[in-house]
Amino acid sequence: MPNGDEGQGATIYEVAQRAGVSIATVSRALRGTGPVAARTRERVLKAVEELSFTPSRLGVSLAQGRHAANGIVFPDLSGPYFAEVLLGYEEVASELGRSVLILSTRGRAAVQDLVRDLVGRVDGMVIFGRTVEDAVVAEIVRTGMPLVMLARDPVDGVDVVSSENVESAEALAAHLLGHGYTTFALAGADDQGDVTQRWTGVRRVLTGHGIRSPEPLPCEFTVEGGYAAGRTLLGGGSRPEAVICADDQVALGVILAAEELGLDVPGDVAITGWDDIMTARHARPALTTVRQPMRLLGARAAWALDELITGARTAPSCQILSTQLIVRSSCGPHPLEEK
Amino acid sequence: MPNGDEGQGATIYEVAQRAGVSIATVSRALRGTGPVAARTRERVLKAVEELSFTPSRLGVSLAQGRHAANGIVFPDLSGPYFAEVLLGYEEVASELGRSVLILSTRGRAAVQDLVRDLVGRVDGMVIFGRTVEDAVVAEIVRTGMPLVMLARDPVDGVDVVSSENVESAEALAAHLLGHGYTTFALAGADDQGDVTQRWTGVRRVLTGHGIRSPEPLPCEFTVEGGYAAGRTLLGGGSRPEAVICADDQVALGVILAAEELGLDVPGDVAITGWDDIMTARHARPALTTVRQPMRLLGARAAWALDELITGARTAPSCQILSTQLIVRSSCGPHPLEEK
DNA sequence: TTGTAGGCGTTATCAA
DNA sequence: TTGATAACGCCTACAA
Repeated sequence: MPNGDEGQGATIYEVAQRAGVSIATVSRALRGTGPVAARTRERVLKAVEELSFTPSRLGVSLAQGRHAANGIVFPDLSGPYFAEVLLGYEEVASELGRSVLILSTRGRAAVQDLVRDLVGRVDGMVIFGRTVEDAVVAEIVRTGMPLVMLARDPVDGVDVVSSENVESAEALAAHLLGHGYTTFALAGADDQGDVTQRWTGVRRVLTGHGIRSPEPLPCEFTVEGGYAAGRTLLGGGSRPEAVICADDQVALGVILAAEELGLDVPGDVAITGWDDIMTARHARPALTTVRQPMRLLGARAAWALDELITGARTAPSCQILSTQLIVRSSCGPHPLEEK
Repeated sequence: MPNGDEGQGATIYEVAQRAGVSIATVSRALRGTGPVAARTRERVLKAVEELSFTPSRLGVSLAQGRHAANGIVFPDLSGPYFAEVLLGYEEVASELGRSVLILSTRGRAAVQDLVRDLVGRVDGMVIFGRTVEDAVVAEIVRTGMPLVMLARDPVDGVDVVSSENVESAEALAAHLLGHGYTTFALAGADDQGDVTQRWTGVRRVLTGHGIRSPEPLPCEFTVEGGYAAGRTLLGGGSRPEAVICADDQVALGVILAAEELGLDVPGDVAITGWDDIMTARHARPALTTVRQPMRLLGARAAWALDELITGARTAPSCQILSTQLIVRSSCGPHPLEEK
């Protein structure tokens, strides 16, 4: 097809000229937004075909005042948790006709600027808890940008989608108490995020049983971070009977540290995770954890955001998705209290 | 700050008016693209501040004729492989001042349309092998859109970034032969993708040793897919001594199937994976696999794409990243041939 | 049923 | 050093 017309870059004007009509007619014919005579439409479509015309997204967006795109901000994509949530988000957003822009804040210096740039590219966005400073979030809200926050404490006037954390943490703690453990350590910490909620639940149960609530040991939410935490928690003199970890990756790291210290899991120390990532099931020992619906989390966020963008809903909503305690072998042989 | 001005939506005209200058001057002052008197600049910046003006991304893009954004198309984000690659890609793209749009083709009907839409939003894009039909790729190339393909056979005139597959597959096969295994099965198949390259390497070594090359059994590249394949391969009468899997997730599924069939891994059957995802190390038994630099793959793609976009390079390049055989326990007790 | 013309928000050229 | 003004590509009242 060696004709002079480059397939790219044809504008609506060229189409109009070729079809012998005005650009308004081309637009109408293409968008079905007004009456067009059958024969005229044919001519237009033919010209469109011949020039392989695709309306410039920029032009459309500028004229319509919308991007037909959503953003999502997360701290990191390493590890399955964020990837799964993203997958659920993209799937729904795409179904709703919106492209997805991603932004990872991991190790970024000028997060603020990056987020601002993102704001200028989308009709609405999702932000994970512990990703962007409150001040920046407030700024975004002030611009009127539809916003859904994920996995964090409620925020005034903002949509939030979270997994249930407190009650499942209580269930987890209760289960461990059923094993007879009396000394605990907590690995990982965040601020106003989902992990904080988990510790709230754990501590409530522990103190309810007269057990001193331990301070969580901060660490990165990675296997490496867990490993470092594990060395600290298990290498010292007063080793806890059980280590409750902020998530599965941390738990895997703690197990690694335990092995290296010559400790048996769960014989010498019980270890639990959170999320139920794929590895949790295949790990040795298999991880006792709390399963949260990662993909659904993303999907729900996408739907909520859509409601906000279309104006189908204006009042902020707060969704809490239910979770499930998954007992495997890393917390020890099954106690009698078995449910 | 209860003034009437909404922080959002201020245009360059309003800034200009407030500063008592023309929009051209505002633009120059902001972009440093021409001479502006110090006092004038001050006034402009003050107005910008007061109106919290941010240039409309749409306006900028339209005027500059560029999006400052890249796309990436992948089949699925479930499992660590694509997530890791994406992470590397986003990190570099973001550093280069480009936003990242993602598109998953998983289970999508109108992939073609979605990809076309993406094309209209970016300055360049990355496409994983086995994601988009060749015809569509050709169409994209024809538009002049900078394109980098990932993890697939070379394509004429298109940048490709891949991990080394053939040689490492040969090394893997040789290692298994060193164990003394003589009957094999291959789990997973694709078309012109990286898995095909792996089978090429494996078969070359096997036939070189007079061993009949098995046909790969197609399956989804997930744990579930591997499980199904495992049931088929191991449940029948003539069980192979070793199952070489297309990737780690498939291998994990095969292990699951083996366990369920009462088979010991590696006692009754050796199993190997590919990628070296986190789970490979923690699995029981730990997975013998080939490690490929997933993040680097994404990073390299982002750099290559940048060269193409900026025009720093015009000739297509083909990068092959090196991989590493990781021997763990899933292929059996270490043979004497130990390197 | 179709065409004209203004608007969306920038950038950049060319005079002044 | 500054200001008009023409692109950029499209949508959409409003007129005809």
